[in-house]
Amino acid sequence: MLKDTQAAEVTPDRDGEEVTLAGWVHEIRDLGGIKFLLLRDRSGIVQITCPRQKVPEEVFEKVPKLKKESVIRVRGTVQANEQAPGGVEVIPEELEVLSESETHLPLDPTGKVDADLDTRLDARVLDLRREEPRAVFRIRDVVTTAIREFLEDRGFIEVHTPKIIASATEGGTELFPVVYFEQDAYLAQSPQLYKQMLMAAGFERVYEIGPIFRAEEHNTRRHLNEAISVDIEMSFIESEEDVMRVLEELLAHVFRRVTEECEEELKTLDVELPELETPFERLTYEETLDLLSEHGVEVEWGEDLPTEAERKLGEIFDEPIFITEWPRETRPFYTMAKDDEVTRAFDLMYQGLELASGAQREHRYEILVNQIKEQGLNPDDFKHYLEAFKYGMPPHGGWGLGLERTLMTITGMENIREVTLFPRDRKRLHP
RNA sequence: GCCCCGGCGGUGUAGCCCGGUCUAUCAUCCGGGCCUGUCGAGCCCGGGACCCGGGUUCAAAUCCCGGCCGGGGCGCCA
Repeated sequence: MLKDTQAAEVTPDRDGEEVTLAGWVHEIRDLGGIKFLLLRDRSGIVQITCPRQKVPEEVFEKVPKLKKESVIRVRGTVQANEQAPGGVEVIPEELEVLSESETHLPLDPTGKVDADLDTRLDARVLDLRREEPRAVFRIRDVVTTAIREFLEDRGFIEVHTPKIIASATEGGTELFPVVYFEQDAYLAQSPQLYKQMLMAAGFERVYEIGPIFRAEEHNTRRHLNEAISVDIEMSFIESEEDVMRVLEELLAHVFRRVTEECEEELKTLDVELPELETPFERLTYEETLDLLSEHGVEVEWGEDLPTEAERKLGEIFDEPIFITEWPRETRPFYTMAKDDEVTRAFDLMYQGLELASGAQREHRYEILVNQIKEQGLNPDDFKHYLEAFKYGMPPHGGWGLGLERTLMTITGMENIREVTLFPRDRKRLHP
């Protein structure tokens, strides 16, 4: 390796040790006879101090000529010093430029001058060198790790379903067409039908953390055309309650893990995570409409909740809530009906955002075929899916949780693009 | 797709309402100089911009029209 020590590993107790560091030139402060160079790597920032008397002349001359954000490598000696930030600095013996940066950076990675989100996304690589975006993506990593940890513990196995699918769809959202040899194909809007097929395959508990693609021309701060969905599907449930419990416990676990492991990152973002208390409050769709009405928001029975209603719920409840018993007309064909009017479907709402939705699914072949017809779809288009229901399909259910939206609630980011490395929206396809 | 607001150096901005005095403000930045303890270093000198097209006018960063782009809201979104 080109280095043996990370910036954050340079601590006062290593006084006198020789270290080799490598990273980016964060800042240079040239005071004439003494020059300070801040070296940044993934772990943090360390000060390289160059007093004229103590460093080789060649190194001393090189420092003021360094460009900000160039990649350098420094060999030197650790020196505990109360005058230095963190009480420690490195006196260099050798300094090598591995890659020189151009001047006039598209934005300021030290964060002294703000940049608009659009400017930041255009120069995302430079933007990701900043502290806040790094905190966001370290949290994102802890979140997905915590999700895997939680689900694996409960016997779920991770699966990967196809992202290129044939023309037959669940209806609803628009799909992106792709060129697939001589056939019509689309990018998958959800792993729904495949994870159900895996229930028929006898896997009983599966999860997938993968991309979903939606060709809607939406233009909001909480929608992306490519997003990551955390999906589970689970067999032998008695009712949707069984999968709702997995969801609430999972979310509480994720919040706990982030609180434990991301103290620094949360501080950087200036957020404090609540401890989520389970079980979450449950309201039926009908109760929700009544409650909204009391708060001056009228929604007609059978309608999905408009944005205003979602936000109002976010104001009324501090904690996540489940909305259950959605009307049949608001839900897709594979949802199990509870009676003539409502289904066994639920949504998870938090901070005015729909984080997840799920349901017990219809596992009975005849009823399922009828529901496909009722929604104006053609059962022939679902031949391979329906096959799965003919040879023994357990009662089952599951949900899909939007990873980015979950991250918005954790990091406090108000634009979903902030929690996505390279977001894809109506206008943005680069970088 | 609709509504509101906006687009000025590399970045973030002041100026626009009420056209001229704008050879356009401030910070950061970039280049040069001074400085041996900076930590948003300081000081001195220099550099760099009015989104595009059309119109009104003696005169447009400023007013009008169109386009493109962006922000927010809404719609759309199993």
